[in-house]
Amino acid sequence: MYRTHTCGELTLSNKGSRVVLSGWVHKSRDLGGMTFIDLRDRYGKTQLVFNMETNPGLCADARKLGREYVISAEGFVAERSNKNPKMPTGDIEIIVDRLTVLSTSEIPPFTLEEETDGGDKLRMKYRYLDLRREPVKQNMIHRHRVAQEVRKYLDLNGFIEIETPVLIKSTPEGARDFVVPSRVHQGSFYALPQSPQTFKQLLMVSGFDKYFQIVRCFRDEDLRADRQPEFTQIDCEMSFVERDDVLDAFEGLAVHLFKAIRNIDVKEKFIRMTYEQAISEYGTDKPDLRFGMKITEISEKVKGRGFNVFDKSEYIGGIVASGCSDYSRKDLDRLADFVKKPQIGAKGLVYVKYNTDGSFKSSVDRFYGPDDLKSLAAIMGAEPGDLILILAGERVPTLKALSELRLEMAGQMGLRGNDQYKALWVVDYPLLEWDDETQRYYAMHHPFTSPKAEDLDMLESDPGKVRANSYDLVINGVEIGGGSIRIHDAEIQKRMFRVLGFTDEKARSQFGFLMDAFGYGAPPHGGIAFGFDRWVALFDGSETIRDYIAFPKNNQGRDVMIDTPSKISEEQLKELGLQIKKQGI
RNA sequence: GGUCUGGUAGUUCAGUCUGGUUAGAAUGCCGGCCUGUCACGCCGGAGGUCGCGGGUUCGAGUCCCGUCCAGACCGCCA
Repeated sequence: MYRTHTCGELTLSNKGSRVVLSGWVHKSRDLGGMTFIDLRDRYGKTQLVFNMETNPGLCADARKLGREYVISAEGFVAERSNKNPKMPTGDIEIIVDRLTVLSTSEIPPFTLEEETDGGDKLRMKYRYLDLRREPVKQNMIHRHRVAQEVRKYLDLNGFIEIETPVLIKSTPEGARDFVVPSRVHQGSFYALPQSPQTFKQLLMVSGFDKYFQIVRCFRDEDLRADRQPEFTQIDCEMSFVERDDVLDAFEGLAVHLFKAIRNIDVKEKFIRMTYEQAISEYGTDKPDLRFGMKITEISEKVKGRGFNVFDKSEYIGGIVASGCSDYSRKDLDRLADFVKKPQIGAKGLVYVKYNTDGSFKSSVDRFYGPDDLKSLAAIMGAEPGDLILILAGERVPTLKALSELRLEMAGQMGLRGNDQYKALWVVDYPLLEWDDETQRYYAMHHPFTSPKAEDLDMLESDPGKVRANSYDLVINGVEIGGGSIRIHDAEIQKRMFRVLGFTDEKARSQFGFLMDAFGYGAPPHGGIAFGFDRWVALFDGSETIRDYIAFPKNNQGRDVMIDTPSKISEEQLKELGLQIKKQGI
């Protein structure tokens, strides 16, 4: 028998029992006369003790064990003379009388402690060792729990989990597809899904009125710290629903997870904010509402005073940093450098210090007197002791820069604590986005998103103005899910494709099956998809999704452990009917 | 496609700006001592193609060029 107990469960109540434990040698401490070994498995660590006096042969064997050897040890549970309060099993130890080496180990390339000495590169190459580390293991367990809670909630609410295919058809709209060559049908390709979008809509046509799936999705785009080429989505769709039915259902899911995972009772309903409001008040469609500091537009208040920067700008707006009037010249210079970084893109920063004594000091004192600044402060809601920060330029980039400045200031002011959560729905996104390069509109969400009924008549005449019946869930400034009410009318779907520049033939060849399906009785439907990896990280107070994926890809989309993507042999290529060009395909 | 940062013992890093003796530290590893450790302690030892290639120089870990790898970001991500 390999084990009677795990390494995490024995306590004083087991004192005197004969037990068998198996696991990895975490660490050994050889004191000469006696040797201690911490034996580790998934459940914890238990100390084994070997005494030179009472069992010299076995003690000598124990001294030879290396780190990460897999062993089985049999013996009696004993109360420790020196207890270790830091260990759950710290009251007991095993006096071993039989020891079996099940497997030896190379010396690990990094330490398997909570805080490892290994860098990312090495940890990823030996990910199976990294996963032995307590924090990484806990991340996997956490992910499992979130998945189970999602299933529990959705099942309880009548959702059915249905799997959809992974080998599907390439639709070169939006993100780039991974393509898979077919051997049987030479010259033809499958594609991996960016999401099961069309399938879940077909399931609605089939009458499964509440569907979900925790599903892998693929996008062949460049990576970021929080972006993987394959990622997991909680994908959902519902029939006979309007927008608020969907929001209520999935607000319920979020509330359930807050309670189940973090034991947080969410009492208030999530705020529902239009896209336009989010942009004008926070400069972004994913505002972090853990703090206020709203953006105020002051374009009309400050123009015409001879300050060229303002007079020439389309948009002038600012934020109020409470209690920051004591910022030094150096602090302000640093902020100015921050907004001038290429990623932020502002030309400069105007500041107004509203000193605690009621006086003003600003970088535009030449143009605005104390009375001007006082009325400005009133408009912006600034009090004595506050610091007003103003940016000017074109409207959209300036709002975007103000959003970054707002986040930066909140960071400096310690307002972005990881222990609180503020969720909101952003609704009514624009349906379409104009792309200068290709001179056409693209769907902001996807081409199946329903326009708002009241905007439908502008679809051809003023497509840019049309709002979509869409929504995103944003928590702490992170977009963690989004969806829409879909088009379920074949005619409107046809109009949508036309606006997107699809010929009828192209729409037919790519999405004919969907339009056909809509011809056989499509219920009104809508749905949502959540970035599962992000949820998992978020509910653990982290933003690093890689830490919550067992075998993630690196920054370049590579898996350095199995070394892929990699070349394939000429025979394989030949079999697929693919030409060989230089080193690649 | 672009910008930036880094690559030096098994590992994490210092040294590079300002070129010059035998490239250091910690940790890990090996050996010795140690009967209550739990970051055990003490003593000793081994361990390096300074990512790779080229150049400048009397001399390159250090300066220059190229290249590979890793990380962060911009573009991109319906």
